[in-house]
This record gives sequence, structure tokens and C-alpha cells, in this order.
Amino acid sequence: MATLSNAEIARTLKEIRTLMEFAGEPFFKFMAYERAAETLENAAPASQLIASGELQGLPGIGKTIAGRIAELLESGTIAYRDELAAKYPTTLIDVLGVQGIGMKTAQSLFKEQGIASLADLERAVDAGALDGVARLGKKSIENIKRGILAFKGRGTRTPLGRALPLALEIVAYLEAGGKARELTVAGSVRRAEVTVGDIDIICTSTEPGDVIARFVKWDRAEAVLAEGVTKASIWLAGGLQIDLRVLPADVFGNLLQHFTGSREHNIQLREFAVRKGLRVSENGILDVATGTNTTCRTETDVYAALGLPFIPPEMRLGVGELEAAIAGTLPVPVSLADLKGDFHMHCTWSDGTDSLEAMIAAAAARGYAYHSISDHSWGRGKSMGLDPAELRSQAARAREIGERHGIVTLCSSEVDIRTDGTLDFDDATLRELDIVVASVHNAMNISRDAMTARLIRACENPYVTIIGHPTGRNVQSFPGYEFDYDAVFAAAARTGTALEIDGQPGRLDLPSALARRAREFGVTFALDSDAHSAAHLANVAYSVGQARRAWITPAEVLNARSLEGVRAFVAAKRSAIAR
DNA sequence: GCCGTTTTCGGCCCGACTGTTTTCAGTCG
Repeated sequence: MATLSNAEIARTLKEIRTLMEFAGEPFFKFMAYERAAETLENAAPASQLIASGELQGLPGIGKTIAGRIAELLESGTIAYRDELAAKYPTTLIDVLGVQGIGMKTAQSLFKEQGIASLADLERAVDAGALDGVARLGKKSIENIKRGILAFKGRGTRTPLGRALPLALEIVAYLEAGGKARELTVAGSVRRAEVTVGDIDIICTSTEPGDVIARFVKWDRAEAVLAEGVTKASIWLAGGLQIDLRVLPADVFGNLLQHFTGSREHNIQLREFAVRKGLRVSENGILDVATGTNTTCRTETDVYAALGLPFIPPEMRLGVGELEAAIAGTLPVPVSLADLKGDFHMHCTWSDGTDSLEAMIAAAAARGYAYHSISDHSWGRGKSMGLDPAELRSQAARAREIGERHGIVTLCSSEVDIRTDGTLDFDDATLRELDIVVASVHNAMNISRDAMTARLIRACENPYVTIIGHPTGRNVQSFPGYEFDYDAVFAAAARTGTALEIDGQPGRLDLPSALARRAREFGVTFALDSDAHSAAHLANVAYSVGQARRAWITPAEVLNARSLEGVRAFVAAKRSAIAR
């Protein structure tokens, strides 16, 4: 069976969706593919779900689409997709990706001028062939020209690690203007999506014009895309778009909820409301029978008006959170304030850029009760990793420095998991450590079976506390090495080994959909920064964001426990697996 | 194509803005 990631499958489903619409299929028929794709993006791996018979029955995935996904995994393609693609080239999807060109325009350009790709479109625009096309005036053609430039410059989606700091920067900039109230990041950034298409900022103001004027003058804005009375959009270098909306205070809750999404969550929420005779929009909640419109100043009020508890933004993915909220079983996810420590950080003894003392001082300054320094083991190369003697010497110094800074500094190491699943240090050395983070750093392209066995063997080592960045993925460039997720999650739960959610913005590993799957096995998680400098200790917030997307509660987080609780977790595993 | 504390058939979230138009289609979120 071909191993396609959910993201790849979702891409194919969306391709089908677009081509179906292009072909003139009924609205709700092609929309079903879009909803199924969105569900899949936040679900456990499809191959695993098929094996366990759980795929059909996921929100928006019925018999037909489940069958098509299975067909794709088995044969590498979907006959229905190929049929569509034979009539309508998939390059039309690029044309539709140009801002300003929607389905109707693309259809008429294809039918009348044979425009089937971005290159076709560019040629037609340059040749003036679009002049005179119905409903395409001068301004529309200008928009299309800009849209083509943006499409080419846009490239990939922006990682959260770049988008969130930018969002906070513009919020601070607008704040300094003094005219904006309730400035909030909304949209996919607020939901902590790993990558985002744009940045949404909303606020209220009694002088919206002043806020908009300040926004479009931001010195980092490359171009102003739109500037209206309550809404403006700018582009940054590289094509990232930032939208600002200035809203009346009395509907702030409705609007924040609306603009936070996800779209799938909002659709489900509105369908739920319709069944209660209520119509939800960004303008309020309309009681259809009485005609009364209820406006809300806060999101909590919005959900309460529908008889629901507040649903945290990171959980609004349309993957069962509404059903759980209705049933009263929605867990309260872990938050940054729950964390009492951080197990994964490096200093200049290995590949960190700040000194041992600087890292300890910074951890203490964050208010942690404990933390561990986990520099690399020597297998990573003598220049980078520590040998057992260096590790002992570091441990002694770290404990002493920690005491001076009023924090318990645990002795740890990020130990390489070798190809066969054994570790880079022998048992005698590992036994001296308080915490052991075991990670895969090399030989990532071994077979799926070999990688599964390698990770399970690491879990079965009594001294391994945490598996670091369990999939090895890179948010932008590498989907992660292949292994049987369920088998490893089961092993982690069985052996009392925590799985890390690594907070480095380039990693965010475990991915949240997998973490949610792991949760079903009863796994304990470690939310770590994997900081390589003192400033990067703050990256643990990214880890928390992903954990919240996975519905992880404080009780399931090792570093939300007291120091005694952590020591008990370590001791329990060591005594259960004696050797 | 999916789905069900009114339904296995008949529904399916909601609105704003823009540009091209004399009342609205198309696009976007």
C-alpha cells in the first residue's frame, strides 16, 4: 500500500472538488469533497483509520469518499479524478488561485479563449485578449494582473513561527497608535495552524479611520491591497497578506468568533444553531421565530447563547469538538500557565548558543519549579555531543547553578536513538540521569518496519523518559520518517514513556493530529521548547498551542506535574522494566 | 455526497465588498 500523508490525500480531494465545480456538478456534491478534505487534514493517518475501520464515519466522510480514499491509497490514483482531469486540466487550479478570478471567470476564459493555465492567462493579459470580455472592465483586469504577481510571489504558506511574531508585531504597532481597542489576532494564527495563508487582525475603535490609516502606513507593508472604512489589507515582502478589520464593540464577540473560524467549525456551529431556530452570523444571533437579534461582546457569550461552553480557538477544527461541547465532554486543554518546567533545552556544552548559567537563569526567570538541561550525546560527534565524563561534570555544575537561581535543575541528555533502537549511552550512564530524552537524528530513511521497531525498542528502555520530536518532521521541508504510529503510541502508553511535542517552530512535533491519536492510547506528553538559546525557551508556547489542538489536558502532561510527580513517573517506569 | 432528539429524503451557514451595472453577479472570507 502506498503511504500517502493525509495532506497529500486532502490535496487530491480538493483537486477533485475544484474540477467537479468546474465541470458544473451540483454545489453540495463538490462541497462534500472539500469538507472531507478538511476533516482529513486534522485526522489520524488515513491508512491507519482504514485499517481500524474508522475512516467512514468521520465528519463529512461517507461511503463514496471513503471508498475513493481507499482507492487512492491502494492504486495511487482515483479513476474519477483522472476522468475529470482528462476534460479539465489540473493547471486550471492555478488560474483559480489568482485573486480576482473565481469560478465563473475561469470557466468563461477556458471556454471562450482556451485559457487553461497560469501561463495561458499571462499571455492573454499581455496580449490584451481579455479586453472586452463580459464583466471584465479595466479595474478587474488590473486586479488580475496584480493577482498573477501575488500568486507567483506567494509560493508556500507561511509557517506559524514566522506569522505569529509578525502578528504580534503589528498588534503592538497598532496598539501604540492609541485608537484601537481589543486588538486581537484571529484566523488561522489564533487557531495555531502550523502554516497560515494570511494574518487576520481585528479590533474595535471609536475612530476606525485613524486605525486603518495607521495600518496601511506600516513601514513593513510592501503594498496596500485594499483600504476601506472598516477593513484594509496589506502585503508584506514575499506576498504574505495581513487583513485588518475594525468593528463595533457591541458585536466584537460575534465577529471574533466569525473571523477565528475554522470555516468548517463555523459551518457546523451554524447548522447546529439552525436546528434550534437560530441564525448565527458575524452580526449576531438571530432568533428566526421572534426576529430578535442577540449581539455579544465576548465569544463566551456567543457560545453561551447557543447553550454551549466556550470552545478554545485551537480546538475549532470541525473534528468533533461541537459534538463534545454539546455532550458536555469537551476537555479543558492544557495552557501555558499549567507548565511547571521544561525538559528539553541546550546550551553551549553542545549546540546551544547561550551558556549553561544563562539557560538556567532564563528557566528560573520563567517561574518554573524545575527544568532539565538536555545537551546532545556524543554519538552526534565529539564536537557537538557530551561523553559520559563531560555529562557528569555538567550535571554537578548545573545542580549547583540551579540552586543559586532557586530552581531545580535536573540532569538530562538528549540521547541519540541508534538505528537498532539502542541508545548512545550505556545503562550505567543513563541510570545517573534524572530525565532521558531519546531522539532519532540520523538514518531516517530506514524502512517503516525498522523505524517502528527502533522506536518501540527505545520506549522499552527503562531509562528513556521522553521520545523527543517523535516523527522528525520539518514543518516546511520534511513530512517525517515513516513508522506505524499506532504501534509506537501503544508502546509508549504501555511502557510509561512520554512523547514530546517539540515547540521549535520548524518542528512542532508530534503534529497535533497525531498527538490527538496518541491521546486515545493513554499516552503522557512532554511539552518542551527544545530551546537552543535563552530567548527560545518561549517557544514552549508553540508546543502548548499544538497540544490544545490535540485536546490534551494538564493531567496528561508530564511537565504540568509537580517535581514529585515527575520523579514518580520516572521511577515507575524504571521499576516496572527492570534489567 | 453527507446526514438525521422533527427526516433514510430533502435538506445542506452567512454575509460583505467590488466592479460593472441600473438591480446584481462574482468573489472572497
